Amino acid sequence: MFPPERYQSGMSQTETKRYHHGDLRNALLRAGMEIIERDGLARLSLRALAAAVGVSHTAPKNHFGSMKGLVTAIGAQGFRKFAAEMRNGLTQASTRKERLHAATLGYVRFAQGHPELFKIMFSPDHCDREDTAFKDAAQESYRVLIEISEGLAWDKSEAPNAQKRTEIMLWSFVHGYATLLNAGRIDDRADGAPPPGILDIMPDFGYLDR
Amino acid sequence: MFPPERYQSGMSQTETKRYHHGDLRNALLRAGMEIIERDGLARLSLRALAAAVGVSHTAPKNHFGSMKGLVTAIGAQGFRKFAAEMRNGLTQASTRKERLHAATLGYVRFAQGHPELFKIMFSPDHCDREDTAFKDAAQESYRVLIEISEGLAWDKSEAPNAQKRTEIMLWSFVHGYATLLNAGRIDDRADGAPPPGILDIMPDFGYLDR
DNA sequence: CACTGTATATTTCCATTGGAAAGTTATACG
DNA sequence: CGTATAACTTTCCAATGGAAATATACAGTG
Repeated sequence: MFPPERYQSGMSQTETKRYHHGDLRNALLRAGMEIIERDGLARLSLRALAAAVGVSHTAPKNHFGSMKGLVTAIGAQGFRKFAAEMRNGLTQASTRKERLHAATLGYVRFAQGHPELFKIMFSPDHCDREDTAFKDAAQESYRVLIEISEGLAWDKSEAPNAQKRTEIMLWSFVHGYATLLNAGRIDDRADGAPPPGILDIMPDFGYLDR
Repeated sequence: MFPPERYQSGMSQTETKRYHHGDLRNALLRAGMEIIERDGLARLSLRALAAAVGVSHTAPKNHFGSMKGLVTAIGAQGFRKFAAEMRNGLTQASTRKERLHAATLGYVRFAQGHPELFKIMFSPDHCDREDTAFKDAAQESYRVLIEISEGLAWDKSEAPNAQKRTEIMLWSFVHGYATLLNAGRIDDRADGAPPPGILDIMPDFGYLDR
């Protein structure tokens, strides 16, 4: 952070400290996200966070209730970034296959670029899945998956939930790859060769022409 | 636990407490596993664990070094059970397809039956992946995956790592499914219908006749 | 403007936790 | 028998999340 410890937005450095922060909720979210992305969730404490923003360690409770509430809010932000990352590049893709590949690469790219955040987002231990904002943000991401798999012809059966099966099949595959990669379970095969990229092992989903 | 709190194996109840436990390492492993499976990792504390076994809260340090060392040892045990679960039923399978399905079902069954343990086993935050015993146990599980995917003809290319691609493809798929299922991400689709089983969405891997 | 309720933030206090350090007891081995 | 070492205990500490009571700012309302 640029101005040292107890600086607060809108407060000149000579000016005496304000009682009200003014934008504490957002400041906590930003600082919390920063700590998580840089040092990992294990290093995030309410006290360190509060200190970074210049408030007492119980101040976050007003806005987030508890540690879990804070992390849930950060996780929700994560899901919004996640959806954006997947949608990014989707516009330039013209064919269904290109769109599938773009979204898939976005999924993995986000997971690798934000490993701690990614982990938190999918961990019910850390995020409250009943939280409305969180649910909405997660749904926003899931919608991308739905849109992508709508064009796929992988499951040709007539059963009513064929579409759903396709979604879960695709999701399982991509999510598993990203998770194993982040857990260091893929790249440490003995031969030292680089691990296959996700497109190298993508199952053939087939594409509807319509 | 049957005999109350401070009982130690081989100690009659009237007898005064022994200084040396005798089999502390295994007792801690068993009690730790029990707590994790029943109450989750979050509820496991060195103090509670030590109390359950009847020793001081610093006693575990002699055998495991730290909390992470203890959890790593439990994770290793998990991987051994995991391999056994996958191999179980494998013997009765005659065809390659049956073997694939049996192992896959074993993977998911273990994950669902031991959600906390499964989570820990694949979390570098909780298990030390450099630990020798842990690595060996994990490898034991991975070997099952290798054996299974050796019979698959999914990746027909001649490239030298085609076999490896098949393994990772299969692993990603199964692991993703199990992970998402345990995270409650699959079964809570709106329509209330039961989620597809893993065999319902298994990609077609094809089988070598040899 | 004064008054008051409510949101925001602080201070103080507490139980719990993992671990470090030093001391105690048993065991193994010469 | 005696001594090194392994196995445990006791004591101490800093860090953490949170509860409770208090202080400060602010937004309406009369």
